[in-house]
Amino acid sequence: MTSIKPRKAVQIAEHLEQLLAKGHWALGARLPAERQLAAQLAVSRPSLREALQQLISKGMLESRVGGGTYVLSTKPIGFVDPLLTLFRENPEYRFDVLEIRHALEGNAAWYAALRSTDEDKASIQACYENMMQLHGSLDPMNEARADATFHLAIVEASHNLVLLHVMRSLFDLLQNSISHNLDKLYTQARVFEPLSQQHRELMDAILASDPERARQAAEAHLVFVEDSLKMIDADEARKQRSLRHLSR
Amino acid sequence: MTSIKPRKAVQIAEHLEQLLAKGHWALGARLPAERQLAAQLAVSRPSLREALQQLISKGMLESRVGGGTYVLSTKPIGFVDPLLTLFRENPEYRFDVLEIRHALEGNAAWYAALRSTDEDKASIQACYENMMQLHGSLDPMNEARADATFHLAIVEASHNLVLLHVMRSLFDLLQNSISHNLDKLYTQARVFEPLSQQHRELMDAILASDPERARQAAEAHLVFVEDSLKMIDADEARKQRSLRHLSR
DNA sequence: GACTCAAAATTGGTAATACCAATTAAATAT
DNA sequence: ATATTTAATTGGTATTACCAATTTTGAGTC
Repeated sequence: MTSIKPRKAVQIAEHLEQLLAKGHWALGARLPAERQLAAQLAVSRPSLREALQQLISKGMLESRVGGGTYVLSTKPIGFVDPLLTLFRENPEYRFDVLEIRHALEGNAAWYAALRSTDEDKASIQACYENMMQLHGSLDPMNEARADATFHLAIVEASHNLVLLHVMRSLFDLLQNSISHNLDKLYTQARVFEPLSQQHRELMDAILASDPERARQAAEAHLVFVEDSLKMIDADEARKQRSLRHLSR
Repeated sequence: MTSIKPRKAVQIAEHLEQLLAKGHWALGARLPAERQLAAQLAVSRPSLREALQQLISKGMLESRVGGGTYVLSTKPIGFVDPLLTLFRENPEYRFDVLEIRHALEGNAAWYAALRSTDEDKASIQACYENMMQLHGSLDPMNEARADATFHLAIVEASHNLVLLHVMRSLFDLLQNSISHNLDKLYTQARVFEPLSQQHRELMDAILASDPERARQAAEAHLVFVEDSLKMIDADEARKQRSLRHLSR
């Protein structure tokens, strides 16, 4: 099969994606106006618009009529289609995502314990240390991101690329959920201590190359996270009801 | 939040998707030329082109310069991004997909046994009967599709929409793999008999609302499928080596 | 009637230009 | 200093033209 030159719009999209990945424009920044950017890249405005639409559909950019084009993410979000937009915008699917995570992380932990290299193990340990260091930081979302990085390091150690892709997307999905209480997991002491112990046990099982122990540690961790989120949701709901009662 | 009217190109894409789903154009058919189709839909050619690009990126259409636009699929393929195209086009990822299926189907079977309604159970049984009826049909891919439908009926019975979405995509991925031996699973008698028994055991466990039994049946089934595919791959490899030896 | 080749037509891809509608910025009036 | 109005800027859509690849058609020859 001959090498087909990609279409202009695809080349422009790839170039813009590289600029975004390099941090040329910060998260939340407004891109130059289309007319200006087209001139800068020496392309036509329709071709640029087509490229921008690709990045918009990947969840990286957002355009507002009359207002400009803004950076939402500097890297593409894993799954992008209407149904996943629905999952992202409706917090009640968070438990569906957790259920599937439960299955996948047990599986990932098992394979990671079997297949991890010394480099993989070093990476998992580094991520764990980073996560401990970030505890108590100003922004609990830092800790949430470090948590995701730790779990993804384990998935990487499973050496299953399909699993990694799906898990990466689930983390994007989980983290982008509107109005979730995920950050509260990292700020309540009665939750943080057990979480740390679970993370340590999971890491130790992988370092010891013990698949069944790793699977059980992963599953116990997910049960705990699920139960904790339910408890936090219930607390939030009680607070809301109490506030509404007082305001009458 | 006010209801925002979608962009013209998005509306056109949705309309074209509906026409495709209704079978307005058959698989492999060439669409009317862009200029003609734009006139038919009373839209501008750039807007139509943008809509077509969306369907092309969903894997539904293919365009050839000077040649026309052709129908590849009448429904969108589950995940569509470059990495998943890689998985689709490289058969060695089939085992990665099977590993993840292993985890997810055990989980799905468990929840299906817990949550299935009478309708769900009737659907699972109907799919099982259909699958039995298709055995020995001219085209073993009919049987492969019926197998996927049976498994997806079970996932539907789990009432987890995220899981259903991911599994649907994995089946699309598995079925679209280039040069796989999946169809051979359905034509070798020594493979078909155990497969049927496993499907029956899985269905019976769900109908009995026994989650642990369902999980174990699903996992045993996937182990068997994995082992069988490896055996078939090995047979194929031996045949290839034998043919090459004879042709020297 | 069949085959070959060249020309014409048709196709998708790209671009320039114009205009519309929404938003933002700047200027004017109080 | 604030509010309102006007102008400018922005993204969205459309028309028209042209380029390059492919397909179709017509002419010439055997």
